[in-house]
Amino acid sequence: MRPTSSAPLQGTPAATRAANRSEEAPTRQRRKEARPQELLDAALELFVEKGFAATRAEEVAQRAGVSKGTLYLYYPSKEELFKAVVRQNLGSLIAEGKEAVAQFQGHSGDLLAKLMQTWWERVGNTRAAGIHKIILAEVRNFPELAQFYADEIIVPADDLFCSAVLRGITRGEFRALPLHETAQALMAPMIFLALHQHSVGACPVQGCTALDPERMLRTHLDLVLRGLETRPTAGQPAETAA
Amino acid sequence: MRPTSSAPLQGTPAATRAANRSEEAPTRQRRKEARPQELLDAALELFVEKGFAATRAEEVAQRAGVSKGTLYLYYPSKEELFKAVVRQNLGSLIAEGKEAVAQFQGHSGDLLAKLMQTWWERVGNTRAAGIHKIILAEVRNFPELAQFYADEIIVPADDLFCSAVLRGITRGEFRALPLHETAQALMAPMIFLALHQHSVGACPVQGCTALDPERMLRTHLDLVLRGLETRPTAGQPAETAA
Amino acid sequence: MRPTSSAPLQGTPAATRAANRSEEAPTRQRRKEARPQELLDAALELFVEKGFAATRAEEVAQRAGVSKGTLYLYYPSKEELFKAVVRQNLGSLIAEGKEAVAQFQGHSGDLLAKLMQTWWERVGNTRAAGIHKIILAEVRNFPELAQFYADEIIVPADDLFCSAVLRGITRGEFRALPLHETAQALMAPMIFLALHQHSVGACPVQGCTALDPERMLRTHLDLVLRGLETRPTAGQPAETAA
Amino acid sequence: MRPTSSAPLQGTPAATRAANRSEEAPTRQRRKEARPQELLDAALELFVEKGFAATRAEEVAQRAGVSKGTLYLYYPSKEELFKAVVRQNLGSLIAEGKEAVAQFQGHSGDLLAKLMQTWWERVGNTRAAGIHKIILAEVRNFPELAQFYADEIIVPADDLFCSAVLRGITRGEFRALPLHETAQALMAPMIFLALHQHSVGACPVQGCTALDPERMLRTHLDLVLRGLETRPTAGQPAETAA
DNA sequence: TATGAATGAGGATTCATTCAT
DNA sequence: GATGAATGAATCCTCATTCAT
Repeated sequence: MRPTSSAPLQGTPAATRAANRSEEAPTRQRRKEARPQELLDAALELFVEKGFAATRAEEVAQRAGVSKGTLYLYYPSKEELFKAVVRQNLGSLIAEGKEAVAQFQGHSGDLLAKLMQTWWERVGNTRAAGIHKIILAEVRNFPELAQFYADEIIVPADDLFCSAVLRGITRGEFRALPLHETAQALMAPMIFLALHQHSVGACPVQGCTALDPERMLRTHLDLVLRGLETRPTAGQPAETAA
Repeated sequence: MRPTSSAPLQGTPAATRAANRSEEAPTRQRRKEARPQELLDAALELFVEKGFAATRAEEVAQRAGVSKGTLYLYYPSKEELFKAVVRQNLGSLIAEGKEAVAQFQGHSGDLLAKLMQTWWERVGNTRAAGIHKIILAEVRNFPELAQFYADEIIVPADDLFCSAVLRGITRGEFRALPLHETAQALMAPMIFLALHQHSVGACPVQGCTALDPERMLRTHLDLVLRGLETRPTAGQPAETAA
Repeated sequence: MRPTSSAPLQGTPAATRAANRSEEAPTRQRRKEARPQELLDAALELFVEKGFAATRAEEVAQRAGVSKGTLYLYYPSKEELFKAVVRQNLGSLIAEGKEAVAQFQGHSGDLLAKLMQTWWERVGNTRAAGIHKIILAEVRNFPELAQFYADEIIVPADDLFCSAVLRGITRGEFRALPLHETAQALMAPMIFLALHQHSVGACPVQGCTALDPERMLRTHLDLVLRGLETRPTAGQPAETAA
Repeated sequence: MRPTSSAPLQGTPAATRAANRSEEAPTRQRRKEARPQELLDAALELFVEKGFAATRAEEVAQRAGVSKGTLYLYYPSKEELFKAVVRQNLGSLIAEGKEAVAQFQGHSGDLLAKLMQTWWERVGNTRAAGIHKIILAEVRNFPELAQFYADEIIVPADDLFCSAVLRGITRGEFRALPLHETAQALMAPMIFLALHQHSVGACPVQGCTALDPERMLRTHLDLVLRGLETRPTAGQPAETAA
C-alpha cells in the first residue's frame, strides 16, 4: 500500500480489514476492499471538474461503479466524502513533507526546491490541484469545511513551509524574512497556475492562448529562490521577497 | 458617493427617498433609473459571497429591495445578470486601461505600475475581485459564461498588458520577454491575493494568520518590475522574469 | 359600422360615445374609439393561436399597440376580454341567423344551406373558428366560461338550427328527425374541419398531407341535405341522418 | 378489470396491497413494476381533464399516489410522460389495427366497421379520446409534440384507414374515392363526438341537452358505409362520399 | 453489504393584475 | 385616460439523503 493512500477514512471498516489480508481474497472481496479508493478517485475527479456543490452524489457513485446507497455506506455525507478526498490527496503529502524537512541534510534552498517540486508533481500537476479551486470557491458556503481545511491543510502546510524557511534563516542561508509572507509568496504563483489549469484553462474557449506551465514554474523558482539568498554583495539590499 | 449606488432600501416606499432630493423627477421614474445599479450592486455582493450557482435570484432581488419579479424585469436571467455585473466591474476598467496605455508618456515600468495599482484599487481591493473567484470556480459548469468571459475580459485584459509590455520592449526599457507569460506573471500573484481574500481569508476560521495585502503587493511590484529591467550592468543577466 | 362589430362590450364607454360622432374626431380621439376593436382583434388572433390560458395579456396589448394597463382599462380581466371576443365573433352571427330564419321564404333545404354557408364564410373559414378550439380545450378549466358559452352560444345556436330543421319538418320538406341530433350531424363535420385547420393543420409538420376544405364541405353538404329529404321513392327508407 | 388499472391508492403503504396477492414478489419490486402504469393512468386522467399545459406534474404524481420526485424517476419530463400516455393509448391500437387489416377476410365494409367500432370501444368511448382534445388544443404551443404526434399517430392512423379503403376499392367493393378525404370523412364525426364529450359535454352546464353517442354513431356508420358502396343501380351515381 | 426506489425541500422563471404617476 | 413598474403566487424540475428489501 502506497503511503499516500494510507488515509484511514472513518466509517470504512473495509479498509481496516484489508490490512490483514494479503492476496487470497476472492474477487468480490477485493472489490469490496477497493471500494473506498474507487469512490475517492471518482469523487476527486468530479469535485474538481464541477465543484463540490455541483457534483451529484449519484454521479460519484456511478463513476465508481456502485450504487448511490453504497456511497453512503462508506461516507455518511457528501461533505465527509469531500473531507476524505482532501485528506488523501493533500493531508498525506504534508505529512511526508514534515518528514522530509526533519531528515533533510543540506542547503535550505534545495530543501525548498524539493518541497515545491514534489508539490508540483504530486499536486500541482495533478487532479488534486483542483481541490484548491473547490476550497477557494466554496468554503464560504460550507463553514464546516472551512474550519476543517484550515485545521488539516492550511495550518500544517504553512507550518511546513515556515519551518523550512526558518531553517534557512537559522542556518544563515536565507535572509531574515517574514515567514508567512514568504511562504505565501513561494506558493501563490504555483497554486494560481494550477488553479487556472482547472478552470478557464480547461474550457474549450476560442481565442485564449494556453500557458506553458513548466516554463512559468522554472522562471518562478529561479526568481524566488534567488530572492531569498543572503547576498553579501547586493546593491539594493534585502526586503525583496517578503 | 455616486448617486446611483446610494439606496440600501428594502421595501422602502418610494416616497421616502423622494424627499431627499431636490430633483423633481417623479419618484417612479427615479426608482426605475436606479434599479439596474441597485440590482448590480446586490448581485455583485452576493455572487462574490456565495458564487454564481449558489446565489438565489430572489436573494439578489431582496437585497436590492425589490421583488423577485422585478429582477427579471431588468435582467432576463441570472446569467445575464452576471454578465452585466462583469461588464460593469471589469469591462469598463479594461477600456480605461486601453486609453491609459495609448496616452501614456514616460517609462513603461511606470505605466505597468500604474495599471497594476489601478487594478488593485478598483478591482483587487474591491468586491469586484471576487468575480475572478466565481469565474475560476464555475466556468466549467457554465460554458456560455466561459466564452463570454474569454471574449470580454480575458482576451482584452491580456491584450492590454501585452501591449504595455511590448511598449517597454520596443522602447528598450524592458528585456525581450515572452509577452503572455510575462503578463501572466505580473498579474497572477495579485489575483491570487484577491482570490484568497474572498475565500479562506473571508472565513472566520481560527488559527489562520491573515495576510497583509499591501505589504505583499509592494514586494511583488518591486520584484517583478526589477525583473523586467534591462540591466546593462548585472552579474547574472537576463532570463529572470520570463 | 358593420353589423357584426356591433357588440356593446360592457365596460367600454368609448364605443358608446363613438356612435354619436361622425368624422370630425382628431386622430387621437379616433384611436381611442378604435381601441376596443383593436384589442378584440389582437385577442382573437392570439387566443386562437395559443389558446386562452397560454395567451399573455401583455402580448394582446402589445399587438393592439397599447400598454398592458390599457387593456385592463377596457376589459377588467382576461376572461372578460375573451367573452367579448366570443360575443363579437359568434354572438352577432347567431342573431343574424335568427333574423334570417324568421324572414326566409322558400325551401328549408335552401335555408339550411344558406345558414351553413354563411357560417363557413363568416366563421369556419375565419380565425373566429378557432374559438371552438379554445372552448373545446379549456372550458373544463374555466367553469365560468362554460356557462357563459352554453348560454350565449350553444343554446342559441342549437335553437337556431333546430328551428330551421323544425321548419322543414313542419312544412313537409324534411323527414321527421330528432332535432338536436340532426343539428349536430349537420354542423359536426364542418366544425371538425375548422378545428383541424387551427391545430395540426396549422403546424409545420412533415409528412402530413393537408386536407382540401372546400372539397370536403361540398361533399358533406351534398350528403346531409340529401339525407334530410323526404324521399317518396326510397328503397331503403329514412332513418339516415338522425 | 385489468390488473394494471387497479390501484387508486394514495400514499398507501405498500403493505396494503401486498396482502391481496398470493405472489411472493417483494413489495418494493411490485410497486416498481406497477408505477409506470399507475402514473400513466393518472396522467391520462388529468391531461384529459385539464389539458397538457394546465396539468401540474405534482398533481399527476399525487393521483398516482407517489411524490413529485418519483414521477421524474420514471419519466424525465412532463412532455415525455405525455408521449408515453399517447403511445400506450393510441399507438398500440394502431398497431393492432394494422394487424387486423392484414389478416382480415371478408367484405371491406365489414373491415371498416370493425376498425371503427374497435376505435370507439377502445378510444372514443374512453378517456383516451381526450388525447385528441389535447392535441387539437395544444400542438401549436408544443411544436415537438406536434411532430411526435404526426409521426406516431396521424400518419400511421391515416395509413391504416387508407389501406382499408384501398382494399375495398381494389376488391371492387368500394367506389374509387380519394383515400385521404374518405378516411377523414369516416373518422371526423366520431372524433368530434368524442371531443365534445370531453369538453362541453363534461361540464355541468344548465340548459344543454346531452347527445346520445350510440345513436349518433349508428347513424353515421350507416350513412358513410352506404356512401361507399358501388351501386351499379343508383339514380344519382357516385361522387357522394369523397 | 448492496441496492435503488422514494422523498420533498429548494430554486429559476413566468404572468395576471394593480397602482402610482 | 394611458402607462409600465412592481408584485408574488404558481409550476417545472433537481438532488441529498433515507430505508425497505
